[in-house]
Amino acid sequence: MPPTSRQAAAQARPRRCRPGFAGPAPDFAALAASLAGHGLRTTAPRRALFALLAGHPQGITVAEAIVAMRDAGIGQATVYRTLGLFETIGIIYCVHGADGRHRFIPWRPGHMHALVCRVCGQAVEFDACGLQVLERLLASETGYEIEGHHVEVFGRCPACRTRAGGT
Amino acid sequence: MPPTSRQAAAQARPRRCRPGFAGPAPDFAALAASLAGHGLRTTAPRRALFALLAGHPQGITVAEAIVAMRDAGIGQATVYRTLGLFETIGIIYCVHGADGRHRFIPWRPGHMHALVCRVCGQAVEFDACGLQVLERLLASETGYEIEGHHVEVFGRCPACRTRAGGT
DNA sequence: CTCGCTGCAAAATCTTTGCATCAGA
DNA sequence: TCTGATGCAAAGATTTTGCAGCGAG
Repeated sequence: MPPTSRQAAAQARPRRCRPGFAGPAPDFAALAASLAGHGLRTTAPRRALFALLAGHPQGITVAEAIVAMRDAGIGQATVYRTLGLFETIGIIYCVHGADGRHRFIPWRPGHMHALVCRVCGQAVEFDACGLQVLERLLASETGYEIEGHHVEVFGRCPACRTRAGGT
Repeated sequence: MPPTSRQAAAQARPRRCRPGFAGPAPDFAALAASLAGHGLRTTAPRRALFALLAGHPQGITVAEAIVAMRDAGIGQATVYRTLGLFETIGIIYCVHGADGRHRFIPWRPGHMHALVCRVCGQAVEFDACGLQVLERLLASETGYEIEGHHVEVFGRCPACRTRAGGT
């Protein structure tokens, strides 16, 4: 089976999780500022990828990005380069999803994380403040200077639980 | 492959996770039991990889495993197959490290996670019980059935902080 | 006007697969 | 013995790299 068909469907059909969540208004000014702050240029491919990411708070895979960007005439090399660059300057971060694939997820104000349904891909964001407490605790207990964390929580959303039953 | 249900079961209970997979001394009996429980055979390559993992609680990359196993006359295909198999039956889990590379980490009693120094790679384990609280909270707030999580916290260990100063 | 950025396609890596043979239960 | 498991090597994916032209600053 074509492995990305599920994600493709998910992104083709714009689903709303809850109010205030899927706000795909790409803040190009912020992008430009981030880039400029690192001495980098703001180009069309970078804006396009940024917009794509902004529209997918639950993250996208490299393959999805390549497909989407190809439709805009952007080469895969640029996708890889830009993704790596965004990660370097802190616009996105990389996790791997429940299926083991890398996903690039945009950082959002308030330090949110995504709770992803492994069946339909729908995502809900949550505040990770509990982890900040954990980080402080770890810092004091271990002497480490904590620089960051990756978190991913996955499960099944209410709709998929109802649909599939208690497997 | 029906994934993650094992992890869900493992973390449903607060502390105990996989009784028997303890400590740096490879518990081959536990390995054999896990394999047998899935109708799989206990072979020399599987024991060797298991021992390697047991000796690296902070996890190993595929490349490291391939190199180490090659010295034992074990082919790379077997390493990939065995790693995937171990993940399926819940002996190890996969995260990606601070450097973005996949790391395979052995499950250990108490559901520990690693706090990794991004400079020297030294790791300290910690109990993630705070996340279990978070998971319960998320479940009740969102209606999701939580199946598992990945967490990685990274920073600089005391030694590296001293060495490198306050960069 | 300058150099950083890009698309294209080849090159380098990383993973998976097919198959004959070996060995665990 | 009977299959599952393995090693080897080829096939298939994925990611990186080289380069000349384009365009942001």
